[in-house]
Amino acid sequence: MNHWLLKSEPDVYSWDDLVREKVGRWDGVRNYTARNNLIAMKKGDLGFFYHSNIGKEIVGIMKVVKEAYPDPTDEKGKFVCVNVAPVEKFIRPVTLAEVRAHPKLHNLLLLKQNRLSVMPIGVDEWNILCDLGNGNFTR
DNA sequence: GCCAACGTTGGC
DNA sequence: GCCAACGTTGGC
Repeated sequence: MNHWLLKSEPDVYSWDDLVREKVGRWDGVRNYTARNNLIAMKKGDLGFFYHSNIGKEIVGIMKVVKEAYPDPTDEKGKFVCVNVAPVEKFIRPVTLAEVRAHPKLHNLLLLKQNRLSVMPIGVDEWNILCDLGNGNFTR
């Protein structure tokens, strides 16, 4: 199983919106690197939900419930989307500042590739971030 | 609102 | 195929 991080501006589509919908369509991606990551997702993979711009924090964990298919919002038919469902909300969100300050998270693509909206997360980093989100600070 | 990073487009 | 110009994203 692979792990991911997906960004959304919460005033456009937030964690609460996903919870309300129960299953959300992760569409609107218009970047080839991000698209390739969407295509690589398998059903059951887990991903962090990151609020960009407003909040700048990881707010919860979701899972892939439908693998990549053509994005209906892309009239040119080049891009894809997946369906995701909420798994759990973090007890406390993990902020970008916190990620940046953590000695073991310096290689996260979140820091290195600012603008990438769909990215893979290594399992070690995944576990660290989950611990932080669940209020467990042991390292 | 500004700016840095970086992806995309188009001219050559 | 290169590169300048431009547009977009996202943090501050």
